[in-house]
Amino acid sequence: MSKYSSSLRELALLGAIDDYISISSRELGDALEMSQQTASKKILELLEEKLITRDLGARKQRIKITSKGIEDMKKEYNQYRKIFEMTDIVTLHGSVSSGMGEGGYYICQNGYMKQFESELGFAPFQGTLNIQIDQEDVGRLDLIRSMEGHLIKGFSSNGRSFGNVIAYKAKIRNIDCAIVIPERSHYMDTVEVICQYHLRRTLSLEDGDRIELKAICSE
Amino acid sequence: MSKYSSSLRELALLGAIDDYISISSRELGDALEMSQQTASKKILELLEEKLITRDLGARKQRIKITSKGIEDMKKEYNQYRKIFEMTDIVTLHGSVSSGMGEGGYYICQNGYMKQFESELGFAPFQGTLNIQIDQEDVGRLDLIRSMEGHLIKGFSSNGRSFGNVIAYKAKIRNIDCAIVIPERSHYMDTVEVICQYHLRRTLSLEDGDRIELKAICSE
DNA sequence: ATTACTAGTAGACGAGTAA
DNA sequence: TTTACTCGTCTACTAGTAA
Repeated sequence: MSKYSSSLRELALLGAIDDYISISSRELGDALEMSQQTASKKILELLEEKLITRDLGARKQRIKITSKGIEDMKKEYNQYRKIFEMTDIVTLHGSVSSGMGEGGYYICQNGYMKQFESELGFAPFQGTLNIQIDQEDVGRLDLIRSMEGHLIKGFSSNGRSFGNVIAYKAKIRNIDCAIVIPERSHYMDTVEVICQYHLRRTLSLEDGDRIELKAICSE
Repeated sequence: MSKYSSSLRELALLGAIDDYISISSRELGDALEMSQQTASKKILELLEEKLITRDLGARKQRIKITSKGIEDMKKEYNQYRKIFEMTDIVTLHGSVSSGMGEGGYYICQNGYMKQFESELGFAPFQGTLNIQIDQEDVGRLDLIRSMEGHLIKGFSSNGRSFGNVIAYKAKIRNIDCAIVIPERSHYMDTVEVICQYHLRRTLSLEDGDRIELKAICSE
């Protein structure tokens, strides 16, 4: 089943779900980076499995995916849905930590701040909230990194270079904010959060307070 | 990329996105119907491609998918989304044809009608609207067949057997109805539509009138 | 142009087994 | 128990080529 799935998927993307499409074995091979011969064989295998039907005309073959083929793809699609559909909002748990460390200084540079305003739609307060993510949620940071964030370009200032950072829209207790993560970063268990307001004062937060941070997919 | 995707997907389904999971090569092999040796090799390949990270403890390995791995899966997921996301509602164009042919008689059997009521939530009018689907939309019938429909069980009556049919919720000009398709059917270009109301009268339809039918995914 | 055969080679797989 | 090596087999691929 899974052996032919990429060929079947390519045919689906080319429109072979709704109707017959004209496609030569060479074209399919080129699209999938395989030889004409292999593509031809894949087509024969898909036919064998009754995942597609074909009109083999004199000039060019016409291919359409059968309902069995559609069902096969749906199975795989539903697997991915299980994996990804619950990840539009990723919740991170952690505790407030000392807010003006190196990370905070870094992010509060004017070169970043101007971009935050245009990218996120709010002028951030000149300071960050530092949150130490619970050990069990640290893994979710990879999930956030895989989300569509807002690229904030790096710059140079006073002979020091500041790299790209990525801002991910988020909410803390329903207040809009953003998690800012350096584009190239290794292991981390703390994140910097920027917000229109002074979060620490607005929410009366002190070091060690437990907090829930919801990263929101921007797609 | 696609070569390892099923292993990666399986790991994701087992929770290796959020955090490290404990899984032996044998367990992974069993889940994917491959040998322990092959599963072990797949894991090494995934590591090589930096799609997963691993703690290789003394007893059992712990595996987590990296952000690169998540991105790889998202690419494939997004391909499927392109294929399927616009298919929650499938629109069929066609024209009204003579309504009380063999198909209509077949479907109006009491054995079916009672089930329609409990499955669809409305008591159908004792008659069907017959729609001949345009040639260019006939291919979409396969898409509908791949949707989750309501199975209506067959029965025997007067020595004649009536097979299973499947009802797919649909709308005609915003009126709830259902497309009824025999479970085992070959090529067709006409469908039977049932509805709470007498559609032909309610919508003042005559043979040959153009009509748009929207099948709705019940999932 | 096409599709798809045959033949030779590269790569994937599982059994046996070591650590 | 684990993981993962070697090795034989069998499948999958591409080049050449026929129709």
